[in-house]
Amino acid sequence: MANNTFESIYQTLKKRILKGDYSIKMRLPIEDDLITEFSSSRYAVRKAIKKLSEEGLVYSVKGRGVVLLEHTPQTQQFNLNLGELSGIHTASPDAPFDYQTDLVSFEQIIVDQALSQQTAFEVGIPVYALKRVRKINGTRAVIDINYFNAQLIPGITPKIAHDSIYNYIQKTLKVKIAVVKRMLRVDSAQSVDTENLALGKNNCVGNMISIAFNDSGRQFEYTESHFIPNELVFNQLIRN
Amino acid sequence: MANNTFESIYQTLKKRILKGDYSIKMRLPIEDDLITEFSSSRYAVRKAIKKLSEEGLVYSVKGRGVVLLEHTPQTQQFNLNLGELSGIHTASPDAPFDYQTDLVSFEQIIVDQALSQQTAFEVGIPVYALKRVRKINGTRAVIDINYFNAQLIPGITPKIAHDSIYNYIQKTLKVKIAVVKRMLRVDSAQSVDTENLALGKNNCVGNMISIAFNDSGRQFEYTESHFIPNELVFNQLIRN
DNA sequence: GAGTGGTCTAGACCACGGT
DNA sequence: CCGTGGTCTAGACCACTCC
Repeated sequence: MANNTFESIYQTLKKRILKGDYSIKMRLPIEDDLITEFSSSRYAVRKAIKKLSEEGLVYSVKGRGVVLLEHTPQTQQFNLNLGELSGIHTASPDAPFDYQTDLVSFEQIIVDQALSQQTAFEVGIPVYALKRVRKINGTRAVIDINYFNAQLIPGITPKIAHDSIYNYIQKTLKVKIAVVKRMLRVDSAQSVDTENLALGKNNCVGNMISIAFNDSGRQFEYTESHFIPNELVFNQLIRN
Repeated sequence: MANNTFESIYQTLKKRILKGDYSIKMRLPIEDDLITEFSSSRYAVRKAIKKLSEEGLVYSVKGRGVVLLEHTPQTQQFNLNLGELSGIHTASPDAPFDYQTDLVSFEQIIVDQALSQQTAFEVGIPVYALKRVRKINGTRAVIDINYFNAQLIPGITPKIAHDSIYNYIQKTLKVKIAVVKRMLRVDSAQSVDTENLALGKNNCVGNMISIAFNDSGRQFEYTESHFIPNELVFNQLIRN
């Protein structure tokens, strides 16, 4: 993991910050001191600080220095887990949760005008359309409504859909998932939700809409994940 | 705006991408060509490309080049509005929406154990606690439940709360809002929600929890924004 | 005015993708 | 193998903060 200079500086600094080594001054050492300490270039030091800043641990002020952001046990849960593609957590992040998939429907269809409007796929191309219910610790918590471009992601079968499509995409097809764009909404529950999810008295769902791109820039997926209230959390970070 | 070299390169490239100049090859020119064209250094060109990539327009592949991500009118709404601190949009982003604030409650209190657990403020410090309902086009769409550290943000009055606290913080107190960390959840509606929001038949709310930091790294705010379903959208971008 | 991070240049070598 | 982006160095000047 620490093959790169900047990565190893980043990790050293992060450990120290979390251990509290810099919390008296609420500052990182200045760049020149870090350059000396790590016997490296300004480029590497600055790249390490950039990464800490992207994670929400520090904030750089021109002319003053690199400031530590206050962090307490409560605010830890606001910090981003980078490198995690899903970006979705359970409300109790420590509990490693049990996970089970039910395939509700599976078909191959051609994109018509309405579906094109919804999914941004071109009219006329073939897509796999599937619905899967995710049980978390036995509770029907999420329904995934997927559309995969069948030209870019060929050969999906019910068995693959039941196991892991993302495994199939990456390991078998060797397709690189480069970028995922998302929108989050809260929607009133539709029949597909009330029929498949353990909503209890709740009549709304969270709706995470994702479109995913391969490393040639082509959109290969449109997915809506409808999830029950009170269970899932998303993180965001805004810097000025 | 285009004082910096990299910023002006970024804006030129962005315009060209959106105009479709590069869409035949689905690639950006290679770094060396951009260096020549803009008579600048590799640093500036790479920083411009980095910004395009952070915005979700392109994706760099080592050994291959910089790939354009497909974009259609539908996928435009997934692209990030950088530089917008609020990050919250109406479902129809173009319509400049009408906005009205009702101050529901206003008090100054001391943080106790329970509130500290919730807000991450230290026990014993004074905070302003307020609730405000936001009417969007006449609909009671959002209730903001704010706690401001009264030592860092002193002198809030009901009038300020009714007008704009963020104006007061930035313009009057000259406090720099450096970083905002957020969590998004869907919660079952509580009494504070049913009493103050136009929920209609819905019995859930979206809950955006924000903590904000000044440029000394101190947390000055904890806010929960509860909003009605079907009206608001959040964007996210994940890169590999 | 001294200290500090932000921008920029010129150059080198490495790692990966495709031929 | 060649072309490409990723990492890294050494150095310069600028813009901002704080005393």
